[in-house]
Amino acid sequence: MARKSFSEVATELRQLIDDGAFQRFERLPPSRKLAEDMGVARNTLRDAFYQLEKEGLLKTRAGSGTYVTAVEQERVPAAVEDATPLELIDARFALEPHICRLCVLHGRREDFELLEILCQTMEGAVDNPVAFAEADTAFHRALSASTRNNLLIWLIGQINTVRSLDEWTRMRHLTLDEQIIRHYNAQHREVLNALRSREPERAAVKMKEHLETARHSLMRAAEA
Amino acid sequence: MARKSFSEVATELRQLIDDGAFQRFERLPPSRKLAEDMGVARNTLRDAFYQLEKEGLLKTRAGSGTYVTAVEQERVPAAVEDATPLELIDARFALEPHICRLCVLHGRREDFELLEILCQTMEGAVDNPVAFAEADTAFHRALSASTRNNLLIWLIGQINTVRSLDEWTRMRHLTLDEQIIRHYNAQHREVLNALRSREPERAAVKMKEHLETARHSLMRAAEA
DNA sequence: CCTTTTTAATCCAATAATAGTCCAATTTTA
DNA sequence: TAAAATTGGACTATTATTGGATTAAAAAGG
Repeated sequence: MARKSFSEVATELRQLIDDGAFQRFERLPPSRKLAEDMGVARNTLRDAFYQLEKEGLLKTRAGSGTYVTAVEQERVPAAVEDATPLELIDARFALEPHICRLCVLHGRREDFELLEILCQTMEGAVDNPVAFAEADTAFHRALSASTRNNLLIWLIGQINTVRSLDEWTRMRHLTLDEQIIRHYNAQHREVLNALRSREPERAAVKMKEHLETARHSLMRAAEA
Repeated sequence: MARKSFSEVATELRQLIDDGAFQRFERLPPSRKLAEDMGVARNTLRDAFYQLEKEGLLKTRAGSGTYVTAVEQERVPAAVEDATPLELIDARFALEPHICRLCVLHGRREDFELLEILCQTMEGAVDNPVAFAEADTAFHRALSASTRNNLLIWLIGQINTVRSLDEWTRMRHLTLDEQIIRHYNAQHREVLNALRSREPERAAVKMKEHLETARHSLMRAAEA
């Protein structure tokens, strides 16, 4: 095997297409020129073409040229890292109400004790937005942990790694005046009460109300 | 024993492969270069190769190179990989009803056309469990795509990579008789109808009913 | 000192990439 | 419409690289 293997060339081309150097439906340079540009024999380039054609990225037409037919799926991290605050809150809208239901089913005494402590911490931080936000995050994390569903816990954890979360919490801090914090605290308390009295649907509804409030204050912050 | 024994070299290589320095199906550097890099004679490296080949980690092809054939690589934490089918369906219970609501909000004409095609495909596959399961997966995937929420799309994608999914689909195939498929088809149709008439809550309810049915047939299969 | 293992230096066989040529399909030009 | 130019496709012989194998020397260990 000499200088550059056809699979290396294929990887290189995949990268170029992924980076947008060649757009969809665009015709690539003639194989002779492209082979020269890539410092590789035309045969090798053809093997790489054949590989990418199998993968459905390219389509070559004799006499005409080789065309890009598809663009690789975006990398996994990018989709998540670049999630907007609105996408993020929609995801929480999907997950957290049902997490409340599961908490009623699987939550243990120590879970409710932890949630109670966090609730009290938040109630004692009406004039300290930073401390409140910290306890708030812990509250929602403890909620997911109480389901004993490792998959859900992991999903919530992934959501919390989203880069835009920084932006989101920053925005939240802007909106976190004493009035809003008292409002949130009342909602957290309602959720916890519903969980304690083992009413899954009421807990879910209260969580939805809470998230709706959060969404509104977020959008108000976005406008400003 | 001289400087570095072949078994030490083998251990070193095993570690490199485990750490992902060499990916699966990747070709290792030429034995001459690799031997030099590891500060060892080519003979010794070859003995290490032979050892790892016996273990099934490597495959050498004369004239071509030495390739990684297997790798114990855990992309996600074990807790997630080992998620049980029940945890999995609970996660879907959390996500999919809300995805229905978002589909009503953000779904486009082409989304509903795709869902319609997939519905018809499933309806034409009442006597073909394999084809049905394939279209079923595509249906739920298309549903998540219609939300235009990249974070949710990614979360659903992650759920679909869970290893236990194999076990789950295998179980499903066991339960997929013609009667169940007809039942699922009716439920899919109800969901699609609710989505089309822009009724988010009804769509969510119908999806919950569908997942409840799936959970029941799954648990019945688990008992057997 | 003797055995074992690693090293070192070759040569060989297998495989892959290269270079060159001609052909067929398509597009462009006259 | 027909000719010319351009493009990818196919094939061959050549060259370079890679692993395989053998041998003898050096090093390590008992």
